This record gives sequence, structure tokens and C-alpha cells, in this order.
Amino acid sequence: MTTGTHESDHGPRRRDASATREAILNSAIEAFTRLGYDGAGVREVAGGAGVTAMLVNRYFGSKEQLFAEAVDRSFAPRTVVSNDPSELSEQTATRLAARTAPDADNLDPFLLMLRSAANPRAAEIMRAAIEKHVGQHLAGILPGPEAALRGDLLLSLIAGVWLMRKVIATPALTGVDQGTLTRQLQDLMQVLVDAPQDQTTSNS
Amino acid sequence: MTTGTHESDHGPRRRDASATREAILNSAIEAFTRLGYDGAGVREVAGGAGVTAMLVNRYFGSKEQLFAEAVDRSFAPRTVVSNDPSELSEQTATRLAARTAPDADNLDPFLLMLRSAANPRAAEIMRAAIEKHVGQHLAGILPGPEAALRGDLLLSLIAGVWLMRKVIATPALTGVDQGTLTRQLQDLMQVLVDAPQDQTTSNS
DNA sequence: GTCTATAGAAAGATAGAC
DNA sequence: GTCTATCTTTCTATAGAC
Repeated sequence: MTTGTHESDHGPRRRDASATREAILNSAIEAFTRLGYDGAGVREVAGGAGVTAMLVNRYFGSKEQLFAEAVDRSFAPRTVVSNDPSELSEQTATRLAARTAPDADNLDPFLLMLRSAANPRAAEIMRAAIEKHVGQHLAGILPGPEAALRGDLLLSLIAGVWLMRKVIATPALTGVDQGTLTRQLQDLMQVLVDAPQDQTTSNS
Repeated sequence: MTTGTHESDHGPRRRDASATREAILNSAIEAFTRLGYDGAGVREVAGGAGVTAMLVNRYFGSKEQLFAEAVDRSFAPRTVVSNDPSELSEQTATRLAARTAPDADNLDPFLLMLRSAANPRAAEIMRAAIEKHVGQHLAGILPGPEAALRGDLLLSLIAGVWLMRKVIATPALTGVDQGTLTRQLQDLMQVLVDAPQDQTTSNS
């Protein structure tokens, strides 16, 4: 019935709409990060939340809309790129090396992106989320000209390292000493942080 | 029939095993590059070769074995990374900027890798192919210590740029002037080409 | 050497009971 | 608010005809 003084309902485990929705969303972030957009099915997501597949579509309309919400939440906290330009390269290099270490837990927005990039609709959704959450932020804290370009190149570098170290898992990257990798990454990132000399776009 | 003086066969278009196999393999490279391992079906591959899906499994055993052969052939020619260490950063930066341009044709091993990375078996196959075709080669031509690491970081940078510029397609990277992008990439790659100062791995 | 036809599993999404 | 049951499509792979 639509109400009731009895709170000891019989069948289903929960009767709390917002809690169920939240559980599905968290399960979706985990599943999309681990398996990618195409690899994670609605049954998989539902199972992780302790509900049936039907509820996923009931609360989110479609797998695509569920993915959009999962991406938006996954990308919102910026836990890799530093906020302080003066120590951006050092902090970001350290974090990247630590979070792509072989024993690190794998619940990262970059992994979600890498494993979902093959799907064109997923790529569109992620492009919008990157623009919204990190692109504009990075362009704002980088000094000098071409800040948006240099910010996106920093994201490219981070994504590429994540791909080759954690997804492809090449021996040289999985076996490297943490300090050695951090130093190399910091040297690379510093090139993007330092403002380029202003030269005309001639291709001399 | 098993033989025959008649060459005007009725039904099928071709009766040439090696030509059919080759057509399937070429179609597979195109399909896997465009749609990724999970996105490309055997029907898609077969259609591109002008045959039926059944022949794909007949010639290659399974989709996974077909993928392994397609990867091996796609990765074999090194058309991005230069052979000459003295001009490696310049040539590689120029080629990367050109081949990720918005109007460039999209038949590249890096695209195949990016769009297939979500599948664990595909990732394993590609890791082996990278080791075989490019990893050891790069480690050989880079001077100084940690050559294998610096080579894999160069691959990471290339893959990351390919991802953000051609798959995710961020505005700053799709709209950038070619010369500006090339200069930035060359500055980055030069850091990896130059031999690092030998310091102990202390993390001070 | 290639085809049609189909088996068997799994996907996204929906109808209707309680 | 959540379930079971099912529709429809698509996938890989195989059997058997010609």
C-alpha cells in the first residue's frame, strides 16, 4: 500500500528510494571503472548494488544516462592534479606514480576514461565532463599563454602513463622504482608548467 | 568441386584461400582500429572482406586469434617513432602532430590500442606485441640509463596525446595550431631523449 | 572454398504483479 | 519500491549442404 504503520515489510531488502539510487550509482562507478562502458552490463551494476537489473533503468532511464551520472561524480573530485602551480609538477608526479603503482587500488577517473573510450557516446560524455571539471580548472591555474593547450597535454601525459602502466602493464613501467619514475614524470610536467617563450606561429 | 577446368563458378565470388585470408585480416585491422576489440563483431569484419562470418572463424579459429594476428601486423611497421636518436624528438613530434590532426586518416596502431584496451585479453595481446615490435627497439636507440623506462614513457606520451586529441577530442587539442603543438611535443620528448643525470634512487 | 541456417548465451529495456 | 518474467536484438561459434 502507499503507506502503512508496519515497517516490517516482507520481500525486498530495502524500501528507500534515495539510498537505492545511491547504491546503484556507486556500483556503477566501480563497474564502469573496472570493465568500461561496453564491458559493464546493467545486471553487473545491479548485482553490485544488491538490486535487480530493472531498477537500474527505473532510476536512471538508460545505461547511457547512468553512465553520464557516474562519470560526472567520478570526475568531480580532483585528486591527481595539484591546485598550486608552484608545486604542480612535483605533487602531480608524486601522486601519479603512487596511484599507478602495481599494488594501488584501481578506482580512478582516468581508468574509467581509458576503459570506456572505445564507445563514441561514452567519449562524448567524458569530453563534456573533462571540460566541466578539469579542463577549465587546469587552464586557470597554469600561467602564461596557451594554458588550455598545456593543460590538456598534461592530462594526455597522465592518461598515457595510466594506460601503459596499469592497463597495458609494460614490464619497464610496472617494475620501475617509484622515485625514479616520479623524477622522470616531474621533469616532463615541468615543461608544461613553465610558460613557453612567446614566438609567432611561424614554422621556421 | 575439388578441381575443375571450369573457372566460371556459380555461387561464391572468390575461390582463393590466401586472398580471402588476407582480405579478412585487412578488414579486421580496419574494424578493430575503428571500433575496438569489443566493438567490432565478426560479422563486421566479414562484411568488410566480402565474405560471411563463418569464414572468419574458419581461417582464424576465433575472434581472439584474429585479433592477435591483426595486432601483430598493425604494430609491425614503425611509422611514428623515428629511428635516429639525434632527431627523434623533432621527427616524432612532427609525425604525431600530423597524424592526430582532425583531418588525418585514422588507421593507426595507437588507435587500435586505445580502443581495445578495455578488454583484458586484448590488453595482454597488445602488451606482447608492443614488447616485440617497439619497446625493445626504442630501448635500443635511446642513449643513457633507464632507456627502457624512458622509451615506455615516450609511448605513454604518444598514446595519451592520441587519446585526448582523436578519441576524446578536447577543444584545445583539436583546435590548436599544428606548429604550436609540434613545438610543445618536441620540448616534452626531448626530456625523455636526453639521458638523465645519474643520481641514486634516494627519495630525498 | 563458401554458403545458409541455427545453436546457445548475453545484452538493454519493458510489462505487469504484489 | 521492488520483484519475476519476457521481448527483442546481437553476439560468437558450429553443423551440414553444395
